[in-house]
Amino acid sequence: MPDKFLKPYDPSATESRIYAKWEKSGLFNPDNLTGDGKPYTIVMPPPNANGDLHAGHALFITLEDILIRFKRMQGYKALWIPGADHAGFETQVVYEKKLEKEGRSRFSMDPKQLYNEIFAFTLESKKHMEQQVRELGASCDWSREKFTLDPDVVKEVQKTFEKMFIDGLVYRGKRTVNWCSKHQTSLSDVETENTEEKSPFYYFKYGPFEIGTVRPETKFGDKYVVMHPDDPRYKDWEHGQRLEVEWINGPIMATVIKDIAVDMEFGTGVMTITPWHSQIDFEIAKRHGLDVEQIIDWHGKLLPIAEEFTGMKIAEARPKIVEKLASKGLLIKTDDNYTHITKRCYKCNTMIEPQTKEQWFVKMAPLAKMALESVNRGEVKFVPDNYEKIFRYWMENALDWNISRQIVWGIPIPAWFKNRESGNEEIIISREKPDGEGWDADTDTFDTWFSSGQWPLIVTGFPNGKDYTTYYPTDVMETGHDLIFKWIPRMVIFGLYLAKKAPFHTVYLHGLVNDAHGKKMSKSKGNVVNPLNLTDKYGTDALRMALVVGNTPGTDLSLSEDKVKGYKHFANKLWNISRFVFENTNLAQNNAELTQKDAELLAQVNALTKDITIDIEEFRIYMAAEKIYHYSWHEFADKILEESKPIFAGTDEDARQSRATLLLLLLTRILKLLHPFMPFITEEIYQSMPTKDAEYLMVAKWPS
RNA sequence: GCGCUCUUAGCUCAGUUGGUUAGAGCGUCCGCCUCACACGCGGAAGGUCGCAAGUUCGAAUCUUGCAGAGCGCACCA
Repeated sequence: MPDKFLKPYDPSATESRIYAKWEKSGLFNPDNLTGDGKPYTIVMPPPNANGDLHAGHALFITLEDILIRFKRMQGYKALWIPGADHAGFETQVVYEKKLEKEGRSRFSMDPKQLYNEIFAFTLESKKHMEQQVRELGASCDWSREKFTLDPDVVKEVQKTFEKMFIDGLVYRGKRTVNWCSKHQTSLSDVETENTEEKSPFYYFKYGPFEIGTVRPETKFGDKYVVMHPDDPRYKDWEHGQRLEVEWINGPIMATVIKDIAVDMEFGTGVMTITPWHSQIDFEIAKRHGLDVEQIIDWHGKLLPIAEEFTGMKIAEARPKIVEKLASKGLLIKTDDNYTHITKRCYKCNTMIEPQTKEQWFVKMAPLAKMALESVNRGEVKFVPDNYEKIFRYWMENALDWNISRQIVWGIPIPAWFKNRESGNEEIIISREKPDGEGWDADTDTFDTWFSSGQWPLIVTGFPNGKDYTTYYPTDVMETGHDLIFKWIPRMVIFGLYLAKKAPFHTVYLHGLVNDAHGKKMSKSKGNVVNPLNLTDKYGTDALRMALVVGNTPGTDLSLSEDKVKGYKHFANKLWNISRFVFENTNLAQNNAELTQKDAELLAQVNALTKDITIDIEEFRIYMAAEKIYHYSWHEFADKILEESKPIFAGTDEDARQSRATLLLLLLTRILKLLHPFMPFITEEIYQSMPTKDAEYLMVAKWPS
């Protein structure tokens, strides 16, 4: 028996050594796997290269590694492609916080300088992140790793944009966007958070009408009064009729507009509109060719149209405006029980100001339709399947997607402008500067999801790469359920649009990792668990088991330190099981004929093997893990090893030989079945087995 | 407002297509340093499976209603 079994199992002394061996063996790369198995591919959701991994990363790495190791042992050419995400806006926000601490600001920096600084920061973070992925045992093929700002990635993403422009799927439009006045950029709908808020709802006298609003500060430019064409209360008013009304800063000429967008049931059924700062108002203005005027500037302050209120922030101006209207006798009443939804920046919680801005948009309707049809044909399945419904809903209601961001950290949009201010603007889409004078490059960058949406294509080398023909479409996309809108639909869309094939056939969605009491981890609550601390303390194998057992797809997981500790105990149990087996089997020939009882025990584990195999194939990973755990401890250790003691102490030589043979068989079986879940300790024990069917357990044959 | 998910032992959760005395981990209590393991072993307590009705020979599991929790979506000013 190897001496190491005399001491308790020490994960910290084992894991990095084992990982280094695996990595050196080259077996993470399917090109080096023997046999002619079919390809099996998972694209790793590239972690952001801007900080430490969190528990969610640990979970997805564990789940994906389980699938990959399982398939690799089954003889597939298992490929798991790692990556690193520059994470555009997210990283820029992280870096801006760093700048703030240093008393600097990106707005006073040269964009090139800023870009270079963030680049250096990201490369440093990337190395750190990759090391942490290794610590979690990920058997991914590092030789194929991609970074979202690699030159070939940038090139492909820009080419896609060009193609979409030619195909009429990308357009430049002046439309309402979500504007964050802190970060000075537009955001997509998925980058905003809706919060319910209680705000006073004011009713004002507007000429002969009564209008309601929560935002009096936008009302300076309101010279259109809109009502439903079928509203009997206002049937005497004609569309286009003009009237003079007394308003905030004196009399203005108002025009009556009839539009079906008005809800007759809401308020008084009459509203004034602010097209520059509201999507719905903007649409109305477009339908009737109305003026669209900016009231609030890009920093959230009132423009000169507000006269005496010019330069004030909204929060400051609002009560003063109400006060003024009240003093003029125009305030009718205030409803203090009005709740409504406001949008906030998902990073800084700043109130989103809808602004009208020239931006690049992706026309979603035709693309969403393609994705929907693909799902209808059963080409993409969801685990758990209720997410298909959510996916459908999003697809059926997809709004055009704003893909331009006013930040430097990202892939540049390959567009050039000429005569921008003159009103005769010319635009050329090109990755190279166009010939002639006066062309200005677009300073905007792509929304990260525009590039990461193409990730499965890019990492397999679309359109001509060798891997593309072998490994695309990939097999499983495993990611968090919060990405069901952000990422999954975009990957499906780009896959179908560019390659005519959905990028994966199964989407496995895991839930959030919460704290021990099911509460969301957050820095402010101080309940954030750093997975790397847990691996240091209890071992990666223990953490992996804790993340997996009892964790059904799609639902959130409560992670307690006690749970991790429990599986550390299990690792130690395995260690001691092995010691017992090794101590008692030196007499074994390893091929003795099994007694009837022992043959039954072998049959029992064969049935279990089949069970576990099906569980993993059907994504019941939580159940497979629990079954092998239960078998190892409460069958093998508690019963089989216990009843082996008298056999080994006895004089029946056939029984002793049979039992020794059986124990080695069963231990090998346990190591194999458990390896995807607890790769390190199983490999370490396997290395001490008297007979092995492969150099590494990682590539040993999955039992069937 | 629309939608999704959840409600099972003190805590955190399983229970795969409805089928014998409802399970696990942790925790609690009692007894054990028994020559693999005290990171352990043996034993015990602990559940009207949110509530109500229905379908069925049979329901934690299916249907409906109600209550509670969580989450997502939404351009009613």
